[in-house]
Amino acid sequence: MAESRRPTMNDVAARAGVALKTVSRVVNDEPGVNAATAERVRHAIALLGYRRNEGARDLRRGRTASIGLVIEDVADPFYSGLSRAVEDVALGNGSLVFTGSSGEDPGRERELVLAFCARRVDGLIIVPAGADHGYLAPELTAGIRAVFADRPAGPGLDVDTVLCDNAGGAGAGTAHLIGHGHRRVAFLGDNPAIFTAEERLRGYRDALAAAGLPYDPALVAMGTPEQARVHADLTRLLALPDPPTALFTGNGRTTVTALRALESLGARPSATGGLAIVGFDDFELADLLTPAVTVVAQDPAGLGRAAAGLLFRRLAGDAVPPERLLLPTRLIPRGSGELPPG
Amino acid sequence: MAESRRPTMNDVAARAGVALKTVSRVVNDEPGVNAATAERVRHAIALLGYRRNEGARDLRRGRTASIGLVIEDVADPFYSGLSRAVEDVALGNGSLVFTGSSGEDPGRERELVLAFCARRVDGLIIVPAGADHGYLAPELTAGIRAVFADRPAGPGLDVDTVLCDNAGGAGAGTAHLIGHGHRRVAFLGDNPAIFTAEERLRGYRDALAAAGLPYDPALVAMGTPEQARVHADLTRLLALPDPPTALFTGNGRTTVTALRALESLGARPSATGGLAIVGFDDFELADLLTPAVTVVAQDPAGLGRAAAGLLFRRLAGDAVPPERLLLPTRLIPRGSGELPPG
DNA sequence: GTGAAAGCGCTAACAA
DNA sequence: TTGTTAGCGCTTTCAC
Repeated sequence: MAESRRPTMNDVAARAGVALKTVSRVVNDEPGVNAATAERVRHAIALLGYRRNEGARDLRRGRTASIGLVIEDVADPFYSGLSRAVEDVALGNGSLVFTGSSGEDPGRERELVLAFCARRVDGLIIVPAGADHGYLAPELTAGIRAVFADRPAGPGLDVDTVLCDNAGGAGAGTAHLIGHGHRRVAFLGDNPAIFTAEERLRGYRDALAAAGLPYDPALVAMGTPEQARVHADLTRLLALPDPPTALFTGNGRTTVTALRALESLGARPSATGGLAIVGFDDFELADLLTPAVTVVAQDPAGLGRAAAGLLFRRLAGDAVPPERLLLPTRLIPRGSGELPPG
Repeated sequence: MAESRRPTMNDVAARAGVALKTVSRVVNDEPGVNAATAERVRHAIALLGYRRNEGARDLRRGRTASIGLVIEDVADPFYSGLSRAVEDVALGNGSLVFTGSSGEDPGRERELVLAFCARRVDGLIIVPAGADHGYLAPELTAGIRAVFADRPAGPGLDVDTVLCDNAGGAGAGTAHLIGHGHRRVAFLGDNPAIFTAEERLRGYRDALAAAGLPYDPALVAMGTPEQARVHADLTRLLALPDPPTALFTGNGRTTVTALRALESLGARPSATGGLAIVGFDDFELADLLTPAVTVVAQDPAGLGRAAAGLLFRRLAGDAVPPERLLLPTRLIPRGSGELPPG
């Protein structure tokens, strides 16, 4: 692997016996180049294995044809679905995408976003981990476009935002359980510091209120979806003097963790009894479990497409005021949410 | 959002009343700057909201501190796990990562790789979709490092490679079924054009041979893991005069698709009978199905870490001959693979 | 300890 | 139709 310097436009120009600018014209398909000359240039390009240096081009033009995507974790199916959609839209717009996982750490979110800005991405799609995005303001002023997805930006930042109807979806799921006769519906949510967790809790409370049911804090448990914590919370819930007959879980990871915990507690929903369950977020194999798991499905790819669509509209020069899109959810009854109260 | 030009080092220099080069020294923590001067510069930087333009820096230095990752599909849990590991290693090495999904399309793989090269990434991690990588040779010569992951590079390319022990794993899974008394073990694999699919089929055949069992082509079905195709193949297999009592599935997607098809065929493995199953690749919820699904697990994150580790060793200047790592698989018995022949 | 000048590879603006 | 010149924002080299 002999390290030879990469050919530049200058090298191509010398080889073809033309001026630098002529090569540039050919490379960029600019009109006004004699066919024969262009052919000579193309021949030299092929001969030398020349490939335009996008970095140099970007520097001169002030645009990089790249965007940055900051999510919580690519390894999470929700975000990987979103990522793929963003990627596809970006590629369709001639843009490449830097991806970074914040791991729900505001510091790392900031670090990633600023690193992308330092690389002068044209735009950003951010699923924020933190609540304060003051650090972004100078970048926005400098012309970098940003779209927030799944969760809104912190105060003082007026940017395009695409959210799911978290409260509406959680409300629909809770109402579904109530509609099947449940009066004691527990809510197992994610860390309440997370916007979506808060919103879903709100939807749960709204549904209870709409049905004339009391809100019982003893039936609510919020926290990160770790096996141990979920196990402890469910143990407590089931030991209540007046235990829940149904459970609403606040996101995909929590649902799966809860099913695993219920399994070990011998309280997994079954055709013959156990807790009824509705989970926020659809997940692969939900349909193959016994009973199949009823969910309130979001559309991660739709979220990514919407966010990327908004971003590229901005980049194309659209100057309407910042938008806030709210994507609908969809309740998918599969069995676990239609079990009657024990 | 008033569009103001971004401040440059020159602006900072003017503001601080020093020369451009002094700002550069401060920004880069170079020694030999008077403390008071440095403070003045830092003050100006904060005041103007200056952030170094990495693109300009890269152009001058000839390194971009970024790498490109080309996988089949970020939305697939196997590749998203790999991605996350690559990301983490990259960030730990001060590098950002461009991610692109080829969708198993050699043309798109090439397009992505070359786009990354045009952006002058320092290195590439590629899960190849195509079999010919001649297009990469000039880039390697030009100094871009590449590591192939999960599948090897096409002929003529001598690069670092990290693979899973596909044949060994498939052999172990097949032998496991044979060990539980099965004599008619079907193999449901992915498109045979894919390296891993071929290798796993080889492992299956080796295990049969080692057990003194005949290889029966009627028991083998290879193709993309689409529901309709898998359904048709399984229908055919089950209708055989001497049908299989066990099934080995060649990857995660195929396993899930097969389970779904068997469900609709009324032949899903159960505690009371049905086909025994071992699947290549672990997947979430495999443990919660009834019966739980026995798998030959790969370690996607380990694959990503190994590939990225190799890449950054190269970028750090390591010049040993190209390596070929083979990562082990792990059989996880959960129930479906221990069912006796019907 | 500080700075002036050159140049990374390209495009924009303007000749010829 | 073609070429020349300047300069994007930075680092490198060398001078003071």
